[in-house]
Amino acid sequence: MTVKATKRKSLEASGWKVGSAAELLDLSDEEVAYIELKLKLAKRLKAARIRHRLTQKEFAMRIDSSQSRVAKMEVGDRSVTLDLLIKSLLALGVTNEDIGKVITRSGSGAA
Amino acid sequence: MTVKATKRKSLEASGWKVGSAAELLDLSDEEVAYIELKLKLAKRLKAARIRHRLTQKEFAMRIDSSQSRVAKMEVGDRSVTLDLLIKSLLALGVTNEDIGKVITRSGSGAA
DNA sequence: TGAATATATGTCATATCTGACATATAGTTT
DNA sequence: AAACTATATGTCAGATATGACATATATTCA
Repeated sequence: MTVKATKRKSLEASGWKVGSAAELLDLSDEEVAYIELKLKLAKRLKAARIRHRLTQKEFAMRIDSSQSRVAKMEVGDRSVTLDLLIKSLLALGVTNEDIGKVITRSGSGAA
Repeated sequence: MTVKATKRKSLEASGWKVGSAAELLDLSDEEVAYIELKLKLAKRLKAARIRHRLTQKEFAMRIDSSQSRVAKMEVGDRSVTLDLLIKSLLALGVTNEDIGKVITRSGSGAA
């Protein structure tokens, strides 16, 4: 499997509905980097929430949000900003140092 | 100088107009962490732009933005999101790995 | 299986951000 | 000091994100 095909698979699996391979190829390196960054944070958020043994609904209440938005955060939905993801991570006690490490570490964030 | 006073100074110096020490004290740890994170990215952005020998106006054109918004990014203005900062960093060739390192590194981002 | 619980997806009104513009405040050069 | 260039700040109409809700789709368990 090519690198690009691997990326495409991981992006699609995370809610970034890519209509075709051609569309993915139109993504600039910057766009890909941005999406990968978001997916890493999304994955970390889900892990942190689960470690705290909270449901999406419980966590949503804690940060004055909604279950649906938490679900969107955890799949890296287009409508979710890095701001919201990072504020949510901080709310779960993840430190800036941890966040930096998550971002630095290579890998798209998808399993 | 206390740690908190130092933080206050750096925040004020970066456009986070804190009316009083009391107001700063009302900031939660999360809020402080978020602001510090933003200031680190802001500082890195300015450094990256200067390394590329671009004026704010030139860089703004390059990313289809405006000089005033670039200025706001570089001082970590409240109206600027992490998304915009990070997309701008990526546009200057700063990698996700670099961004992670900037965030992980301790220090507020203010000189 | 089917009820119960958890997560995902679609939509929308409101809130917040964005680029643009005007203008203020450095900073530089002559 | 005036002219010039670069950066900062205030404002706003239009663009985008947000929480909320409905509802679909897992997942768990009796």
